Amino acid sequence: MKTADTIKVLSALAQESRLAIFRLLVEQGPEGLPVGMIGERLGLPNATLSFHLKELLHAGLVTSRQSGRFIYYAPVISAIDELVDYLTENCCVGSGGTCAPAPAAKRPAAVKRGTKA
Amino acid sequence: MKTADTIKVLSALAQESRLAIFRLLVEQGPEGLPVGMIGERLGLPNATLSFHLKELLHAGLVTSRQSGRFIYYAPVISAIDELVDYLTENCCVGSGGTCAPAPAAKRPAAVKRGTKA
DNA sequence: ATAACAATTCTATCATTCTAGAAACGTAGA
DNA sequence: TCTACGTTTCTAGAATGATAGAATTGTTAT
Repeated sequence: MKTADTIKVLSALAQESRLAIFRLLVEQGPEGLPVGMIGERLGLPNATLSFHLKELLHAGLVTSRQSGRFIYYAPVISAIDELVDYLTENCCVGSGGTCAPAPAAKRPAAVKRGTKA
Repeated sequence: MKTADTIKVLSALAQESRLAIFRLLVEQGPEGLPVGMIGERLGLPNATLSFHLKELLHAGLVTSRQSGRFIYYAPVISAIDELVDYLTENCCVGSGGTCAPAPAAKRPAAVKRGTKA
């Protein structure tokens, strides 16, 4: 994952409402939730909600699909996976740093455990 | 790690200059670097640099210590560690999500591998 | 087509963040 | 103490982000 993309993802998550939206969607599982339900659960007016969903969409953290009259938003778990990879690779080791999942050699970079498969 | 703190850390890292500063510090190791050197390496005027360092400091991502005329800033790796933990616990699993380091039961929450020791 | 509902864009307003010059502060050597 | 050097605070302007009402677009059923 490139640094520029990482910043997009970090920015998207660095906001109370958006982090709450994302966590709610993760909790709901891959099905996701329609916009109205998200707004109801979090108490957000639809204009505000739409604004934040667009941000999450642009950052690649969620996907949307139409189903009847509803538009379902679902989380993209692999985006978090990649963010964690970036942080582990760029912000932990480097010159003797000690972090997360035992750096084997320099980490095979994106073997992708789970997700996406 | 509480959600509010997580947002602080995410916000701090979600900015090009600050992410660059942090990565540079990680690369330099626990000794850190004096402000002037950081500014020189990244081409940032000192007022701007100070502003960003303060942000990183408030988010708990760096520490500072005076050494003679210089003030050294060093990375707090454990902050990343905790961020990764938060993301893994709150933004991955939940209802069948698939992510990072194989969730045993619900993850012993902060056993802290490496770092801080 | 019309009505009812879901969601997004338009628009304006308010708040925060970024940038950087200039001034002030702190530290150390002469 | 004076001077030099490193860093921070002050300040203000520009840019970006957040909020939400109102209007609009899209979807389905009648």
